Amino acid sequence: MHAVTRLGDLERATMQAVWQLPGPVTARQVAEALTGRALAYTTVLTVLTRLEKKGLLARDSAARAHTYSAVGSREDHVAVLLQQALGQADDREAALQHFARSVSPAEAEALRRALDGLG
Amino acid sequence: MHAVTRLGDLERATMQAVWQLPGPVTARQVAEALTGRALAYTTVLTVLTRLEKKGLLARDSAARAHTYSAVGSREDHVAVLLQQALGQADDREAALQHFARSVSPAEAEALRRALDGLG
DNA sequence: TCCCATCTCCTACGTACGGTAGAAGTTCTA
DNA sequence: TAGAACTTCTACCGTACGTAGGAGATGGGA
Repeated sequence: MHAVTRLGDLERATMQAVWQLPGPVTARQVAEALTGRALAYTTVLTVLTRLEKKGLLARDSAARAHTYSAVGSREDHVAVLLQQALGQADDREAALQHFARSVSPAEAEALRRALDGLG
Repeated sequence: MHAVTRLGDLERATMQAVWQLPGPVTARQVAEALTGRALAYTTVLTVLTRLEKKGLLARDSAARAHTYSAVGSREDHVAVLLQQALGQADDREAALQHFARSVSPAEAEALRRALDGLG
């Protein structure tokens, strides 16, 4: 049961690019978004494939240049990461209480609002 | 800036044993707590050393059998993991709001209480 | 005092993952 | 039809982790 969401640096950067760019993206677009890394085109291809295998991207092979889109939003992804981290706790509620004390005031406020809106 | 807190399965189990056992523990105690794994004694030694290198354990070499104690509580550790996960977010507050909607009612309640106690 | 049980240290091996990319095959298009 | 652009397959390297053995140190009992 390996964490599906364990990403490397390049994978993270790639997801970031996909999330940032509007609509489904081609490998070329991602490669261009990743300037500063000077990556071979095939490297980007490989990473995209791996991310697809991990379930983070969906591929559309209809066009000649396949397009990829994120399966979930970045916030969804982070929520999964957070749940995963929480899964390490023995006492989830105690861990959450510790955590609550570690966020910034603005974040605490955001949390409060979200909790109030829960119903 | 590699995540200091990325642990493997055995490392996690080891930390769990250290957190569970009372007071500083020797490698032998950890090995005994890890029955069911049938590990060589030196394997446990290696893992303890690695965990020390990662800053999760502190070693006391005074006695012949060195003793190890957790640097932080399990809740502290999870709080760090949570912060790390949150660090993946573009918009931390939005991510927290997503997250708030993904926890159980009891956990939401625990969070509310913790946030109420902040002020 | 001497030997054995027990400890630590160093080194190592196998596997998996992630970064990186080339070679070869395919397809559109000028 | 040739070249540009794409995909697929395969591979190499470094690092992390699980796992452990051999060698050397040391304390306690016979």
